[in-house]
Amino acid sequence: MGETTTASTQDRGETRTARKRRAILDAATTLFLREGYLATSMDQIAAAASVSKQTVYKQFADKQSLFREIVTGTVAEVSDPVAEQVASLRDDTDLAAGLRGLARALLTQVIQPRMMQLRRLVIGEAGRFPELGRLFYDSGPGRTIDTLAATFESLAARGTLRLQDPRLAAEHFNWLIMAAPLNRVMLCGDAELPDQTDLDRYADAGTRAFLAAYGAN
Amino acid sequence: MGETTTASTQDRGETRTARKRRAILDAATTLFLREGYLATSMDQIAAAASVSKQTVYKQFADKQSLFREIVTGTVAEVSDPVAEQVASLRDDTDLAAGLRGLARALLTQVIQPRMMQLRRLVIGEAGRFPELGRLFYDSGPGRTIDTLAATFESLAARGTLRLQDPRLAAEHFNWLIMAAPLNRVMLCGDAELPDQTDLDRYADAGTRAFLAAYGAN
DNA sequence: ATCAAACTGGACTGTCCAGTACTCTAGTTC
DNA sequence: GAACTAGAGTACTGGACAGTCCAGTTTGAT
Repeated sequence: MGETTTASTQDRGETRTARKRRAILDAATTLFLREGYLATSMDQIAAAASVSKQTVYKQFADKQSLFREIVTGTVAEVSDPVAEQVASLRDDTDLAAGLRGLARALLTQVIQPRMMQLRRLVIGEAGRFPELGRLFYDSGPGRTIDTLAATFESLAARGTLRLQDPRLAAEHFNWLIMAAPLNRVMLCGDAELPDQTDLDRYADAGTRAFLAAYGAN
Repeated sequence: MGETTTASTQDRGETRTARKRRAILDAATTLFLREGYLATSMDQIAAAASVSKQTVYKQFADKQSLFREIVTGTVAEVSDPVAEQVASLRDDTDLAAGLRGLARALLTQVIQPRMMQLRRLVIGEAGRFPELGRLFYDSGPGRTIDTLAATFESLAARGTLRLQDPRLAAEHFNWLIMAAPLNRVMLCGDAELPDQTDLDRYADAGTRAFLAAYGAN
């Protein structure tokens, strides 16, 4: 009846191996994000995944591989949706409203506790895993800014924005919106996370300042 | 001859104990900043300071105390000079020139490799030492923004700036100037540090955008 | 029913580390 | 020169951890 898998105890279309692998990845993600790389042991991960240590080492060559896979996976998970949102700005008719909506969406995404923990983790391990820092930048802020810059350039050609350097304007927009809350939460912990009302205020104020500096009228 | 110390082998006005203490602090600072908290061992510190482990433990109760002392010390070392520079803006006659000079000075200070390493370290250990994250924020960005906000408020009263919320404007100024290079270097490593020309360009462009949004004319 | 692969549980190796204890040396004080 | 002190050097305790190995069990396909 199942194509490649039999209808075992609970068949969710995943082989046992794949299920175990997911359990390991989930447990390791939680632990690494919460405790950091060095402070998380492979024994803890195996225990949290309800799996033997041997199984962990069957799926992942060593601790570093597991860590890399988790970071790259979590980064990818968020990068595409965000980039799409940014790109959709191109089709908006009301620039101010579109920018404000984008600002709110971006800030809300980026400041999720999970994303903040990932950011702290990557920054803290930047010495040990420099390629992960680079990956995070390129798939996160870097990608957002690239996409924004392309959009701003065509908006400027249409006369909707007034700017010389689209990339610079994109950086200004991005950081006007999120730098303040981001840096605060990054250093002071997720307990300092502003509520949605305050986040929207930040997004709106950033958008307002950006339009005052770069708007056409 | 010496007041409390005798003229021993080399008396630089410091007792032997004080000299050893400095050596330990210097060595530990280098190691913690480069390797991180967990990856630095007390044996390494003792060896790098050319001191026995016993002496380390005579001066500092344990690893955590030593770490805290180093972070708080390094933070304090930079916080005051920066805050003074920010406060001196108040007396400038030419606002645009004053802001541009302040922007350049701030960015140059903050992006020093030593400061970036400290930032990465504090962020990475924010889970283990939350009070250090808070301290860094309050003595760093927080303090700068407070001082800026006070200055902006009086400038607005004089009509030199146009703004409702001085604190928000201060945050916008601060991050317009440094968020882009800061986040890039934080994630991509000190090798990505832009040269002084590019830093000045960032500072000038940030100032320009700020004045376009908040300037009186 | 059979068989191979996957998995468990636990033991084991070699290494590292925080923090302590103790001995021995050299400089300082009286 | 005797007494004292700071420190060097070194060894030790107790615990943790990455990664390996193995004996025995479960699972899933044929």
